[in-house]
Amino acid sequence: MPLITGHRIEEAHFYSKLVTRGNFKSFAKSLQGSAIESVSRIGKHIVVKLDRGSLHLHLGMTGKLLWNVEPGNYTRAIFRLDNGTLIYDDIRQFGRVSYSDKLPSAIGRLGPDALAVNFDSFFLSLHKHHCSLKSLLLNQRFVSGIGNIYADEILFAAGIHPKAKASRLLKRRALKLYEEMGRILQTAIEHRGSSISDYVDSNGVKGGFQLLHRVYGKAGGDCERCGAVIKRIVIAQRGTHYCPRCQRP
DNA sequence: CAGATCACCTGCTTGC
DNA sequence: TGCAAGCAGGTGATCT
Repeated sequence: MPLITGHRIEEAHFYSKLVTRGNFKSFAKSLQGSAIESVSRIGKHIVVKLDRGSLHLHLGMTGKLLWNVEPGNYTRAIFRLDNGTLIYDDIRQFGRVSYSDKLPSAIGRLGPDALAVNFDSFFLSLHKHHCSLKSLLLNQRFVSGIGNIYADEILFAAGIHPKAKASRLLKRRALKLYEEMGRILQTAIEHRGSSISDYVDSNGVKGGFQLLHRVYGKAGGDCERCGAVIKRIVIAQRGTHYCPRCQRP
């Protein structure tokens, strides 16, 4: 979002206690008149560095950042800048928007970014965990940035069963997992993500990666690789989709 | 302590 | 037709 870098927040408005989780009147006051120095991403977190403090956003499930649109029923925050208006919409309010002079503790606990971690530390960390690979991929302290859809797609691409134990993964298989993790995430970014319900980017454009899903949401259908019927189970309270033939335990 | 489970939300789908 | 129950998932709190 380099669009907003170098610009000034003229005023901010917040409308949801759930999303801000704090005193949004003081947030709005602090943000007023501050200049945007940079925008960066850490895992699934967005950090907007200001000349004083920083703005932290997490889109949760249904959060959307929109540029120059009219506020709607689900608008939870509005930032009027000197070059346009940034709107934060969030139907389910699982997202978070806050202002602080230091980074939220959640960011400090994050593991290395899934697109930046090197294989050696990935492999080392893998062997410290005894849980299933599916739940480990979702664990932001292990690597950050992977959600439920991508965990399923990565495991399918790597041909690894979601219940496989992380600590027992052989190096060769771990390397495959590592490579597919990077490849799937990179491809998803190039397609601007997965629009499952109504997700759009800041220009209102839908993502296209959902067209490339090979197991997520495909339960009951045929595996494109081997023809077996895709299964759906629950791991870590999350719907988990996999091919029982391509992804052997 | 690590891993598992629950709660928080709301729109959509399913089933009677 | 209508309405209740179930489902979806990221994260933090709580439980085992």
